[in-house]
Formats: sequence, C-alpha cells, structure tokens
Amino acid sequence: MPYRKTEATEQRKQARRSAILGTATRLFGKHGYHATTVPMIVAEAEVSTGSFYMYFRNKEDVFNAALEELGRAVAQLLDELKESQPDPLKRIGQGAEALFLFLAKNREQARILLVESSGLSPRLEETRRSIIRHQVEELRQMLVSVPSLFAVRNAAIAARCMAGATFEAVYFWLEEDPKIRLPAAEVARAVARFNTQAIRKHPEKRETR
Amino acid sequence: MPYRKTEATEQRKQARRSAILGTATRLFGKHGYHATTVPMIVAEAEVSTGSFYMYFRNKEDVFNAALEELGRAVAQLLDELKESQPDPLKRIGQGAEALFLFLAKNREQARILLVESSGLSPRLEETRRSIIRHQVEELRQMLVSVPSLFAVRNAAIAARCMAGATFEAVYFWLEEDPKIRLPAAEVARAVARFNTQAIRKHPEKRETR
Amino acid sequence: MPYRKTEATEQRKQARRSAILGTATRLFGKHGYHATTVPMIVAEAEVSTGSFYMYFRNKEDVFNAALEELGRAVAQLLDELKESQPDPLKRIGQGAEALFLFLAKNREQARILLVESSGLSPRLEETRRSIIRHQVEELRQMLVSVPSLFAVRNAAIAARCMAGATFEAVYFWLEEDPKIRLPAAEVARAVARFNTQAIRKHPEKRETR
Amino acid sequence: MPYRKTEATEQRKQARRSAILGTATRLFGKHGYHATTVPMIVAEAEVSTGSFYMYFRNKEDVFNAALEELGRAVAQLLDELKESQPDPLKRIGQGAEALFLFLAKNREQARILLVESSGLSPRLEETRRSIIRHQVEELRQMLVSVPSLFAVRNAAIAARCMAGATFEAVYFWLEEDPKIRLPAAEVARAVARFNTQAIRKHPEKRETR
DNA sequence: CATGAATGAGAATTCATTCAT
DNA sequence: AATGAATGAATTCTCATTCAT
Repeated sequence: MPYRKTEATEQRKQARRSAILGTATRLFGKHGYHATTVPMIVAEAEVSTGSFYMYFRNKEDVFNAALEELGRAVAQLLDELKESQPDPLKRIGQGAEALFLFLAKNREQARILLVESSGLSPRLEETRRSIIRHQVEELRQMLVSVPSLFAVRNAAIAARCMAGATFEAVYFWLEEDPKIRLPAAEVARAVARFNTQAIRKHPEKRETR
Repeated sequence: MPYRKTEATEQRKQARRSAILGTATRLFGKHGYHATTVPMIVAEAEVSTGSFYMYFRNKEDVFNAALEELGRAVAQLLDELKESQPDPLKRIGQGAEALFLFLAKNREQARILLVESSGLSPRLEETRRSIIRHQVEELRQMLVSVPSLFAVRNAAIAARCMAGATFEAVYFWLEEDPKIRLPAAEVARAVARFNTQAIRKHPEKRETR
Repeated sequence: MPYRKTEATEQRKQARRSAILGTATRLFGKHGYHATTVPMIVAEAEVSTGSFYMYFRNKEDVFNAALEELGRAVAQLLDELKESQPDPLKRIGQGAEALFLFLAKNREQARILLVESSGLSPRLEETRRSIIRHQVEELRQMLVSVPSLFAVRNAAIAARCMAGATFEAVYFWLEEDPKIRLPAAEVARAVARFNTQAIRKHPEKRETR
Repeated sequence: MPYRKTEATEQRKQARRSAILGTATRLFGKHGYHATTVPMIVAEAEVSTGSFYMYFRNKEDVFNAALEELGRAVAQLLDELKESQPDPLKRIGQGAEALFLFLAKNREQARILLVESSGLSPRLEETRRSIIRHQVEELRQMLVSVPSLFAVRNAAIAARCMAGATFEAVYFWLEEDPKIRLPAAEVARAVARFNTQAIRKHPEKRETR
C-alpha cells in the first residue's frame, strides 16, 4: 500500500514544528542565542536532532522564525488598535501601552527582541530591524496623516524615538526585581504619556529650542 | 648593574595595552563579541597571544574594558555640559544632542554599547547597565531638581525613555545608508527636541490622557 | 519507515568505546597521563575528537575508566582465589603471586596503577586509592578471620605492607632490562614467600623486638 | 673599580638558591609537579623569573634538585644507624622505623618522593629510582653480610619488598585523617616488625610453601 | 519520514622559557 | 648579575551539522 500523505500526518508535522519553535523561543529567551544549543532544544522538545533539521535549515533559522512570529504578534496587536481607536493621538498612547504590556507579559519573547537578537548575524539583525521598522512606519504614518495634531518636524525620527523609549522602558522594567518594581500597568501608562507628550501639539505658538 | 624599572618600560606597557584595547574595540564594534576571536585581535594589534593575556584576563575582560572606557567618555561628555549649561531644560536637550553626535561619530564604540553588549555574560550585562544607569540617573536628578519646569510624574521612567529614544535614534541612523541619510547634526537636533518636548511643562493647565 | 534502534548499533557503540579505552590505556601506560594528549588517543584509535567526547566526558574520565577496568580485573583475580584456595595462609601467598604475574604480564596497565595514577586530580587519586584499599581490605579480613594462624598485631598495617611490597617488586621488575631480569614466576614466588613469612605465626614463643 | 666576587656575594647566591629550592619543594609537595608553575615558585620565593633560570636550568631541574636533596637526607638517616646499631637484624627494624618517622614528619618531601615523582620524565623517574635503589642496596648488603641470620633466598627482592612495604605504609598513613589515625610511632613500629619478621630466620627447619 | 552517532574545524587559554634592558 | 615583559606552541573541549541505518 503506497504511502499517502494524510491530513493527520500534516497536522502532526505542524505540531512538531510548533513544539520545536516554542521550546527554542523559550530557551533563547532564557539563555540567549549562543548559550542555547541545538542539543538543548531537541532534548527539551523531545525530538531528534534529525527532526530539528527537517523543520529548520539551521539554528539561525529557528531564531529567525521565533523573531518573525513575535513580529507578527506585535503587528497584530497594533493592527487591532487601528480599528478600535479612531483618534490618532489616543491611538499612539494606547499603542505604546499595549506594546509595553505585551512585552512585559511575555518576558522570553521580549528578551529575544530586545536583548538576544543584538549582535548576531546580519540576517537576524535585519529581521529584528524589519520588525521595528514596521512599527515605526505605522507610527510615522499616523503622525503625518493628521499633521494638525502633532508638533513634529521629522515624523520618521519621532516615530523611531517613541519606539526606542518604549523598548528601553520595557527592558529596564524586565530587569528590575519583580518584588519591588512598579506594576506594569502603571509604567505602561507613564511611557504612553511620555510619548504622547513628546509629539502632541500644544496650544501656544512659541517653540523654544 | 641591577635592573631598574624605567619609565620607558612603563610607557611601553601602557602603549601596548592601549593598542590591544583599541584594536579589540574596533573589531568588537565591527564583527560583534562572538565573531571576534582572540587570534584576530592579536594579529591585528601585532602582539602575541601571551601578551594579550598579560594585559587582560580573558576575552570578556577586554570587552568589559572597552565598555568601561566608553562609559567614561560618555559620562565626561555630559559632565562638561553640567558646568557650561545652567538651564536644566536646555541642558537636557543639549545632552541628547551631544550624546547623539558622539555616538554617531564613533560608530564602532556605539555598536559596542547599543548592539553588541546585550545578551552576553552577566558581568558584561551589568557593566552595560551601569553605564546607562549612570546617564539615566543624571537625567532623573535634573528632572527632580527643578520640578516646576517639568511635566513628568515619574522622573525615573521619563529619564529612561529619553535614553531609549536617543539610543534607538542613533542605532537607526548608523544603519542607514550614509549616502542618503540626513546629516547627524540635524537628526541630533530632532532627537533633542523630541526629548525636551516630552518632559517640559506647557503653559495650559489641562493635561489630557 | 521509522528508525529503530538496532542491536548492531549498540554493538558498534560498545566496540568504539572499547577501542578508545584500550588505546588510551596503552598510551597512558606508555607515556603517562600528561604526555598523552587527546589528539594522540583519537589518532591512534582512529576516531574523531567528537567521538572521544561522546564516550568520555574528558581526558580524566578515560583515565579513570582505564583505572576502574584494571581495578575490576585485579579484584576478579583475587576473587577467584577465594573460591579455589581455602587455606588462608596459602591464599595470601598465591594472591601475591597472582597479582605479581598479572601486572608483570600487563605492563601498560601496571604502570597506570603503580606509576602514572599518582599525583593527579583528587578524583583519580581516589579511584586509585579505592582499588588498592579494596585489595588491602580483603587481605586484612583474611588475617583477622583466622587469627590463630597469623602473627600480626595490626592487620590493617600488615595488609598495607603486603600490598606495598608486591607493588614495589613489580615496579622494579618491570623497569629491569628484560634480557637480564629473573623470570617473572620466580620473582613472584619470592615475593609471595616474603609476604607469607612476614605474617605467619612461628612455633616458638619468644617474640624479640 | 673592578667588580670582585666577594664571599658575601657567594653567600647571597647560595641563600637565594636555597630559598628557591625550599619554596619549590614545598609547593611541589603541596600541589604536585604539574600544578606548580614557575611563576608560583618565583612569586612565593620573592625572586624574579630570570633569577630562577640562573640557578636552575628549568622546572624539571628544581624538582630533580629537591628529589636529590631528599635522597641525601634519607641516605644520611640510614648511614647514622650503621654506626650506632651493630646488630643487622635490629638495624633493619630501626631503619624502617626511622625512615617511616622521617617521611611522616616531612609530609611535603614525602609526597615528592612517593606521589609526585611518579609518571614524570624519564630523568626524574631515574632520580627517584636511584634514591630508592640506594636504600635497597644497603638493605641487600645487610642481608647478605650475615646470611646466617636471615631466611631469604633472594636478598635483592626481599630488600625491594621491605622498601615497598615501608613506603606504602607511609603513603597510606599520610593520607589518613590526622584526627583519627594512629600515632606515627606506633605505625612505624608495626612496619618495622613486619619487615623484620619477613626476613629473620626462625628456629624450626620446615619451610612450607 | 525519523533517528542519533559521528564528525572536525575552531575557540580560549596556559605557562615554560627567553632576552632586551 | 638581575629583572620581568614578551612569546607562541600546545592542549583541551564544544557544538552545528551530516548521513548511514
């Protein structure tokens, strides 16, 4: 009886890939890219080394997949806001808040994006950059779409700054002792306020420098 | 004629250490921590492996030294501002500008701090954090010293956001194609404006959120 | 067709481990622990460095395995005597003889135990000691089991001395020029006589000192 | 004024050599040959690396010197007995006792002879052997000088066994926990008795085997 | 499809010894 | 004579990836 690719087989394959990717993500977030070895991943995911290389070209490839998965999650997060919050100014504040909370809740994934993906290969650095670039581009478009609301000269730079401010705040918060740090929600709000304040137009005319 | 420790010897030692450190800094900035090997450093610096290990305990140690040297440079940069610019608000803007320009001019060092020093050993992570923490602390103190000027609720978070905004802007700028990117000075000014705007108090009372 | 762990695979693994261990034993016996390098072992055993580290944690580990294998061989040697020779006095003589002959026939292994295993790491020192301790303990029990036969005050010390006497005699014999040294059998007998004489009770009462 | 080698200079040189040799002996005894580095020795002896190589050709050379010094001390120990104790049988017992006590009292030196000098270079192994050979030869001559007293067929082997018995007893005693081991004097006596018993002629004729 | 044993290039680090000062 | 900075050969061990079964 000839071998027939069944749906069940296909599902099992997907499940396997997911298991590897999930385990890898967790380990990368916990130990970092270099300290996480392929043997560690396959042992934890309970698959063989051979299987690993069936689903991913190499170690860099899983990391890249983990990064991309995270990129999609973050993009979706902000996409949802687009539909629910029509006011651009509020959207920006809520976006920062949502991003902060998401990363604060998913420590391992946050570390992959903020910490571990630095200083790796050009390909991975590019993936990381493209994730951030995408968020930044969304922000930039908001800024330029209703210019009357905002007091920015260079929207691209402002958008970049907002992203940097948020990421750094998350990074810092994640490293703090959970027993003494402020609640994530509070910090998220403060970050949102910082960003909003930085770009909103204020009534008075004089713009000192 | 008994041997006498000469000044010349001492100077040569310092020169050697500097040569190794300088070369290492450059290579770390260019290839990253892991991709830079000790053989690469000693070949480039034209010293022997043994010499390397005379001046530095190990590879981590040179990287740490490079990081600390950079930390001192950045700290000095901002210290000088403290004396020349009495107005806190202006000082914050000028600080961001100066930091941006310094990092933009020293690409390799900037990469070491912003990109390559993350996700390494706890010791290096701590050195990196302490450098940033120092800058952030300075900013925070400015914010709380003349509260009437600033519209921030949590000075620590605001300070952290300013640092993040500046770093991300530098990182982004450094990765852009030099032929088409804006002049560093202009971007630096924009970043300074972003930060200033984010924290300054504006005349009108209503503070929406 | 899923992979199935075959017996053949298992056998090949054992064969490989044995090959490495055997080669290592030979080289350790010939050149000593420090002068034997892992590259030497793998070259001689015709396996890769990686294989070596699959079967043994490190160089110390193979040496330890070699030592333990030897320990088992020696223990078995004397265990067999226990069953075949009921007379304790004769057993002691024959034990010394058998031990001498065994070590004399396996020069490399003898050197590992007698010469090369001293002054190494605590772990190896302990393995060596435990092998000797085991033999000594057997001897001691013989001495105390039929005290009427023996003229020893402190059985533990006497047992230790017998072991030392035998080992030193082997060591000496092994280092002598094979062309002029006495036949192993003859020396073995002399050593056995020495040990037996040292502990047997002699008829007359007076015990001078 | 031309440089003149004064007596004081000569004395200082000797003192220096002694200091290095003493320190080296101690360190070799404590850490073993391989774990003791030249830098360790010169630091502890407070001389420069250069000086070290003025007084000794290399590391092996100091170890050899330490070994030879020990050899002389042991030889002298037994020489003194020759003059004070005319009875060969008693001399043998007292010799073993004295040797045991000397080594037990000088732990570091004992380790050099018993533990650390094994498995080193052929040259060092030869020095070690020659020290032991010398003792053994003395013993052998005693045995053959008054054959009527002793019940040994092969004096060389018996002498070798006596040495081995004594060394192993010392080695074992040194490794035991000082808080629970027997007093050195007691063990020394037991060893002496073992050796004496092994070689003395007993009245009765029958010599079983 | 699945397995996991096998590979080997390559990295970090040490330390005995030399030699310019 | 004395110094100690400099050397670099040599060693151990890791781990991403392949491929015979």
